[in-house]
Amino acid sequence: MKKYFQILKRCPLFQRITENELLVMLECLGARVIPFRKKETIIAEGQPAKYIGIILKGSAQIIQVDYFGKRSIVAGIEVSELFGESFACAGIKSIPIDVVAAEDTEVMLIDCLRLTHSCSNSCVFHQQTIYNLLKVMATKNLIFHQKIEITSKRTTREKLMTYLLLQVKKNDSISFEIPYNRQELADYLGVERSGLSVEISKLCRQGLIEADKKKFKILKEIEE
Amino acid sequence: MKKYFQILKRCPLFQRITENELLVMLECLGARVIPFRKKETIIAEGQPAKYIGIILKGSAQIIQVDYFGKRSIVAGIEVSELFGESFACAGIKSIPIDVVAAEDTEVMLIDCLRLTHSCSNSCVFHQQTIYNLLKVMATKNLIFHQKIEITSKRTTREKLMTYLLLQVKKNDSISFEIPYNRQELADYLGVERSGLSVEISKLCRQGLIEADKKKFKILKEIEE
DNA sequence: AAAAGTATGTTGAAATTTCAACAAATGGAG
DNA sequence: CTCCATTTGTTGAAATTTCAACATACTTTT
Repeated sequence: MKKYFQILKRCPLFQRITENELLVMLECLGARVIPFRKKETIIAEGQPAKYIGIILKGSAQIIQVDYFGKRSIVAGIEVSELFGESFACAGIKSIPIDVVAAEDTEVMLIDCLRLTHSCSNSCVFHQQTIYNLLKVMATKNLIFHQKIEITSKRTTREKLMTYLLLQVKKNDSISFEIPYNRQELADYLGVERSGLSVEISKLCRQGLIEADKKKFKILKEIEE
Repeated sequence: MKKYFQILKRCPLFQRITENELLVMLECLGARVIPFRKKETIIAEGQPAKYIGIILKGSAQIIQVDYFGKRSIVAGIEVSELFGESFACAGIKSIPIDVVAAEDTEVMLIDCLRLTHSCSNSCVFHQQTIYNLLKVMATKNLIFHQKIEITSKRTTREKLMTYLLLQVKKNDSISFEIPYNRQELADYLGVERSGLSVEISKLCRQGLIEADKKKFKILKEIEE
C-alpha cells in the first residue's frame, strides 16, 4: 500500500491526512487495489453504486450512452482523482454510466458506506476525510452550476462571454489562459467550432477582447 | 424552537433524527432563526459563505446576476428546503449569488463549519446529519448532471427527447406527468417555447409520443 | 354564463447555428 | 529547412431557432 502514498496524498479525499493515519484508515476502510487492462470496464452501467474509486495508475473515462445509443465521454479521470462519489453518496441503486480504463490502470476502490459512516474507533482523521468528501462534492456542484449557467445561454456569443467573464473572476485578472483549444472550448460551451471562431474574431474586431490561441484578454465589459 | 419541528423533520438534512436529538443538536450547532420581510435580502452576493440556510416559513429565490447585469432566478426554495450548502462546504470566500425572500419568511441559519466538524461530544446523530448533507449534495450533483446532459444537446428535439426519456427511467413507466408547464419546460430545456410546442406537435404527429398538457406517453424508442 | 386572463399551438420572417469544405497558420519530425 | 499533421479561421448554403403575432383552448372570476 505504501507505494501509492505519493499519489494518495494528492487525492482531494485525503488532504490533511498524514501517511500514518492514511495507512490505518485504508485498513479500516477495507480499501482494495485492482488492476485493469486498457479498455476494460472498471464499473459497468447497472451495477450497484457502492464504491468510490481513486485512480492510482493510468487513467479512465466516464462514458455515458444517450437515448439513441450514442456514446459520449463525460469526463476523463487522471491519477489521484476520484470517481463515483456522487452516485455512491446519493444512494441510488444502480450506476447510470460506465467507467472504462483508458490505458492499463490501477484503481483503489473504497466502500462508500464504510467511508461515510465513521468507524467504531471514530478516528479524527476519518472525520477529516468525510469533510474532504463534502468539499469535493460541493466544489463539483459549483463547477456544474457554472457550466449550466453557460450552456443555458442561447447564443454562441453569450456563451463565450459568460465563460470568459467567469475566467476573469476566477483569475482575478483580465488576462488569462484557458485550458482548452478551440475544439475543446466549443465542446465545453456546447457550440460549433466554426461558429465559435467566427464569434471570437468578431469580438476581436470590435475591440472587446484580444485572443491569441489559449490566451485571452478582456478589454471592455461587454454591453448587449 | 419546538414549533418548527414538523418542518425540520421534512428537511433532508435531518432525516432519521428524532425530535429529542434534533433539539440537542440545534443547541449544539448554535442554530438561529431570523425573520425576513418580503423582498429582503437573506444572503447578499459577496458575503462570506459561512451558513447553511433552511426555510422555516415562506419561500425564497436564488438570484444570479449575469455579466450584462441581467437578473435571473436560478431556483426557488420552499419550506423545509436547504440553501447555501454548496457554497459553504466548498470553502469559497464569498457567495456569488443573492438569496431573497419571496414573501415574509423565516430562515434557520447554521454555521457550516460547526455542522461539518463534529462536536466534542461527537454525538451519533450529528454523524447522521453529516451523512444526510453528503446525500443532499450528491443528489443535487446528479440533478445538475442531468440538466447538463440535456442542455448540451444541440437541437430542441434532442433536448426534449433526452428529457422525456430520463423521465421514463425515473418513473419506470412510459406514461408520466411532468412538473412544468410549457413555458417552464422551455426554460428548463433552454429553448424557445414556440419551438418546443412545434417539436411536441411534430413528435405526436409522427406517432412517437402522446402529449396532453403535463401528461406524456412515450410510444417508441426514437431513432435519430 | 360571460368576461378576462392565462396557457398552448401555429405561422412566417429574420437571425443564428450547423455543416462541409477549404485556406492559412502553427508545430513537430526528420 | 521542408514536409506532414494539426489547429484555427473563413465562407456560403442548408437547417434550425428565435421572435412577434395571432388563434384557440382552458381557467378563473364575477
